Amino acid sequence: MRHVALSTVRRLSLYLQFLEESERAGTTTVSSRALAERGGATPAQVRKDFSFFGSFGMRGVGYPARELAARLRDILGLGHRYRVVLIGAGRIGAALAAYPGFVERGFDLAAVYDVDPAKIGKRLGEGHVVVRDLAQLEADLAAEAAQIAVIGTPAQAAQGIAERLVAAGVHAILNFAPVALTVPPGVTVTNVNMALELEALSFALKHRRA
Amino acid sequence: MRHVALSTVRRLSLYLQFLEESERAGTTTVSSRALAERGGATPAQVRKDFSFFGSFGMRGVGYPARELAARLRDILGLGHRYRVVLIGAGRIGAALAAYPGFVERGFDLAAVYDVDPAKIGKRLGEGHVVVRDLAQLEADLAAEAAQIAVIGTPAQAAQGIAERLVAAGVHAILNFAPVALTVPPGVTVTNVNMALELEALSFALKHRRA
DNA sequence: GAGTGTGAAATTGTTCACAGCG
DNA sequence: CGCTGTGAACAATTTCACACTC
Repeated sequence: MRHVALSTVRRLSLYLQFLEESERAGTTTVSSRALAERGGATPAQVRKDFSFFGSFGMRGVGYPARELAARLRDILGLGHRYRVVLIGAGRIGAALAAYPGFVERGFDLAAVYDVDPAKIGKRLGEGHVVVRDLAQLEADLAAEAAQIAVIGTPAQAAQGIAERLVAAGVHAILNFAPVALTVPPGVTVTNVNMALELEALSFALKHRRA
Repeated sequence: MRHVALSTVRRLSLYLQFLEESERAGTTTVSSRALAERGGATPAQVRKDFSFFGSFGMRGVGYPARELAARLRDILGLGHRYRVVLIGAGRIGAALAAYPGFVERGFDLAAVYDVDPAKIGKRLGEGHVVVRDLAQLEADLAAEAAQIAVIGTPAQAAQGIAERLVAAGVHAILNFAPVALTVPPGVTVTNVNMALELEALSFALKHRRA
């Protein structure tokens, strides 16, 4: 398997979401055309995306929905559950903890941390996870590792938190703070930045033609 | 101004977030190197990004923080406030309505819609916006236009909602539903898909080397 | 015939390297 | 002298076109 672009991985995830719906609807075979429509791609791009990992279609027919979905789940590493820790028991954290798709797709919120004494010891949102003192982070991760961490703290705290997480053995970070985190090779950071998305829309509106 | 890549626009937004912090800290001049560090780019890329819009630096010195920020706000179309409508008074909607950065950056939540009679007439989250019947959407938009719509509905409803919004004159959609929406040219859609982000991290963990 | 699989071409985006200016 | 501005070189990604197989 040679190097695969991030954009390809993101499309695979969309194809999988579509396949799971198709399966529920009873569809057994899908074409690259149908997948493209849903994934915002072209048929050729769909086939190219799959070709990085092998060939699982039937010429003249299409792809077997069930097998393709299983193959994509395997490629995306969704074969098991992940332990996720959340840093920052604010709005983002509460929304995430309440998000059902999170646990549905194999991501279990193992612990939540904050520095605010008013929050520590309380439950997060309507969930059942109790907020812990951030000081416990290292000890907790040493006792029971987490594969993924979510940073939902203010921007100025984010880099420091990231460093502590990396030192404690976390290799994947979902970052909601509006900073580009600096991490060593082998650690992956994915950013979600709502202000940025809105500003991209604002730009599009301002420079719209047609 | 020739065509500008979306990736450039997104970086401009990050640079702006950094500049606003620098201004608060009293910094008057910033270099492409400092901006690059924060924006996850290289100094050359920062300069290139700006070059699409003109040249506002001082050779040998750097960029005047205050003026550059003003210029970026102008480029991004942040000179005025936007009226935003939200479709779907669920978790995503509540989180968004409560997000302070939203209103801080010029985006005013004008109305929220849902089809659930149990939600209509109630306030959204702890906010002061009352949930309206989705049937009112067209009449409301005709009376008072909105520039941006946020779709926070289940996937199967999203495409239909998008079509109604476009027909009602909305040109920018922030889509939280896990579907690639089909819209006519001139309409911009930005997708936020949490499951996809998590799956991209899962992929990175599975195929990690080093 | 219909739709996949894939090198090769075209396009898009990033990095380089250096001229130009304060 | 330092740092910006930018065409040119390079790299990555997407699209094309067609051979291939069911």
